[in-house]
Amino acid sequence: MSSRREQILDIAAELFARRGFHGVSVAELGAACGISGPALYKHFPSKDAVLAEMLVSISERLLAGGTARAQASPDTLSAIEALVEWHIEFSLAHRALIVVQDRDWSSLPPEARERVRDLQRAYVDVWAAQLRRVHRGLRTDRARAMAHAAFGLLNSTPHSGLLPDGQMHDLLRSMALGALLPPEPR
Amino acid sequence: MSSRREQILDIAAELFARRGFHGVSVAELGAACGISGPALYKHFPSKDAVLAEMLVSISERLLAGGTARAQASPDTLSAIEALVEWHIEFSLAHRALIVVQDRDWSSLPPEARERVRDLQRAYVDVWAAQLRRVHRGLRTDRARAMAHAAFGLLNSTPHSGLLPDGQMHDLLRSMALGALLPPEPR
DNA sequence: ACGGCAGGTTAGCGATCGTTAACCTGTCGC
DNA sequence: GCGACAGGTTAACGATCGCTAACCTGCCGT
Repeated sequence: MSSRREQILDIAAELFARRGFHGVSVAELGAACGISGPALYKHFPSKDAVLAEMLVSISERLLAGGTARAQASPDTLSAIEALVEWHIEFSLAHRALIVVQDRDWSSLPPEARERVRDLQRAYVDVWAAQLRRVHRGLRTDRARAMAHAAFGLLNSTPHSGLLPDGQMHDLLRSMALGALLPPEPR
Repeated sequence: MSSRREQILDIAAELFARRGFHGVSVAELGAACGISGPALYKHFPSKDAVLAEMLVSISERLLAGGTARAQASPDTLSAIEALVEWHIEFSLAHRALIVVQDRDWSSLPPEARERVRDLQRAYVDVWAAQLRRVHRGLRTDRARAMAHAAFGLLNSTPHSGLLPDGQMHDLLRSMALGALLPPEPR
């Protein structure tokens, strides 16, 4: 059915990632989709709404996937490994979305901005809960900061296309686990 | 002497970090400095030039500091520790600049963009050279990707003001070293 | 056969952008 | 004392922005 919507979202993600939300005009976005300018308003109520749908959707998928992988894991150690694995898969498959998410979050309309913030916070807390079980005495704030730092590491992918995906995947996994796990059990 | 220039650069860094280069008008920037609008053109030839001076300057300082710390270190291991230390100090002291650097790099005029890219590349190579000496058989591409990932981790600071600086500093150091160093010598 | 609607088009509006022009004012060297 | 200049001001210009209006066209259910 309406594949135009998805085409617009995909192409918008690439353009926003390359030049920023404010750096891409609706005319450019339309042209890149083969249509031109105001035709976008047949599919989205505004330019903001394109960004909103893009970022809310990615945040929901990240949270849902993370929650599922963590719950399906038999123990804490493998839960962390599964979270790392999930995040790497996701960020390698959706580089543009990852870039837009933390660059143009502040350009969202207030309602969507709040929703994305809440979803991201929930995702952080999925990680933080597992980290607190593997590091004894770790406080919640510190666990959240660890999760944030891990995301920074894992999201470095899009900025450096230096390695083929498979090698990048392995490198990120070993670095992330080195950063997140205590020295002993490795 | 001309402290207006520096005031403008400082305030512009904060505003650009919060809303993006294209999201801040010269009128807003001027107003935030206590002057208004076109008065900025008495200090900079264009809005682009403000961004350019900001990013070239930060890139030069990062490279100079990194080079100095690495050269002053007696061995490879302490060179890496010194680089981590330097980068944490810098990113904690200049959070706004760190955000602007990798968000608005693409908004630079071509000449400045090239210069910043070259400086960043040189900084990456300072790290990569040390990493190749501590990991036997590490290829240059992989070493660069490791450095990039480490920057992502260390630059996560500005996004999460969860911890006081001192605690954040310690956390980032131990995570970065866990990610960068082989498991044995720790 | 035909009415409606999904999905395009171009023209154009009002706002805002970066930038320039013209003008004012205090300070300071001579 | 006074001319020059550094560092402000407001007004205004042209470009571009997001978005609306008005119109066109092909398909599809009845």
